Amino acid sequence: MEGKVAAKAEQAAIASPRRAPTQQRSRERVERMLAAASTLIAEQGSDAMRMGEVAERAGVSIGSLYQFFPDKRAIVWALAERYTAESQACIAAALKDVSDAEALKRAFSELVDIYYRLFLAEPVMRDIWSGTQADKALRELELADSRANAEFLVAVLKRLRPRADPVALETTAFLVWQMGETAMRLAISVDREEGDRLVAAYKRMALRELVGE
Amino acid sequence: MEGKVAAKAEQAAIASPRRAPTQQRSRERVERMLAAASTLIAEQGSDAMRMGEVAERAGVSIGSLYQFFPDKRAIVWALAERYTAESQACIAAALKDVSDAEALKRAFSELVDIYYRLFLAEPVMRDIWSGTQADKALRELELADSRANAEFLVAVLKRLRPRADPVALETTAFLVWQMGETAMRLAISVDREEGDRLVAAYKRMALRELVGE
DNA sequence: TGCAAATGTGAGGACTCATCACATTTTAAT
DNA sequence: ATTAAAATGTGATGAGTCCTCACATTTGCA
Repeated sequence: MEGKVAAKAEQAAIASPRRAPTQQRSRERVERMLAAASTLIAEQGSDAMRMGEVAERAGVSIGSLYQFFPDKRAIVWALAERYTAESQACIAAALKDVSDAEALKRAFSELVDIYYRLFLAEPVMRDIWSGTQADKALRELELADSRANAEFLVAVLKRLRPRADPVALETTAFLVWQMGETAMRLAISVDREEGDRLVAAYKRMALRELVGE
Repeated sequence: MEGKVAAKAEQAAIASPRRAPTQQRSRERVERMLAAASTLIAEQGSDAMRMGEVAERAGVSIGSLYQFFPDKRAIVWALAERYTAESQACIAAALKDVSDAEALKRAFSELVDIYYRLFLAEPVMRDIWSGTQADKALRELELADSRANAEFLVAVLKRLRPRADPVALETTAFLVWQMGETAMRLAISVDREEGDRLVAAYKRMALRELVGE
């Protein structure tokens, strides 16, 4: 990744649309652009994705692409943002009504399985979160996402262990969540059998940490 | 990163020198190239590092650079390889004579501290392991490194718990190690105070997992 | 000394991201 | 319906990058 400009200019923290599409026509075009980008990322990865190809597949000109996305990273960011929004809603729902250790075990275990399957099945998601470390805006998005998800977990923990130090709970939840992402990334980069073992081991470690022994 | 060629061609798994320097003269020049690259990465990160600038700072021509390194990634890889070799030796030494739980606690805790300080102090190391996910060769190097380090840990665990399932020990050690790298990366990307908390929490979790309750 | 192998050079090829002056379509007010 | 302003669309072109290659120089050695 990284053309000349992005490398020289200070990497913008947030890559927002250069101009929000207000007409129906342009909203549809933006959708087509994102769909094209998604396809290309799935096929070749976001590094190999070429802006010209995105435009061509979306049936628009290069100029139109840059009218709604300030640069290449912004397209990837927009896709990532959708994934996080969707998954956050899912996680919040799963943890909403958990109020005892048994329920937490079930809900957490279920969530890990869902995530694992998602990582295995979604090449776009995989690519985006793999490249996460190289791009500042993406890194911040992932961090914010992780903090938000950890917060859901903290809410549950506070119910289960009202006497515990809140700061310690935050730290634990944040760490457990980030380690989950590590375990997923790791699991999909080795063969399936070892991947399954790693995910299972993570689940055990995390639960031991969350519900105590 | 990623110029046209590297993106199109199948990413080579191993980025080996195009031609090994046999004369004293060229060996010194290669050292200067690596030193220049190291400086530039520390200053601006490996993405922003420009091949022309590396050549200029090393006092050689672009052509000479490409005589010993097949492409840009190979330079970063060479630096990464040095770091891993050095740290593996350090880790092996620290764990070599550990044969009881108390000693493991001490040695592991010490190792984590050393790594944490290293991450805080070495911008090059930080940059390289951050970009790790985007580059196949680097990802594989890190994976191999992690497996090797986990192996040292497994050797210790087998001494402490001779009856345990070897495969389970492998999985645990590998996961614990990878999570350590996650914790480090995370710790240096937040403020110092939270970073310290995260590292401490990781240490506690890891030890609980390694030496049992 | 002579000659092959190793080493050194940098202008230029190939390709990329992103811009901008200009054309077209939509919206909305008269 | 007319018309002006706003939104949208276009693609040749600029700027910048990685890397190659034909050719020059230096070194090791018989």
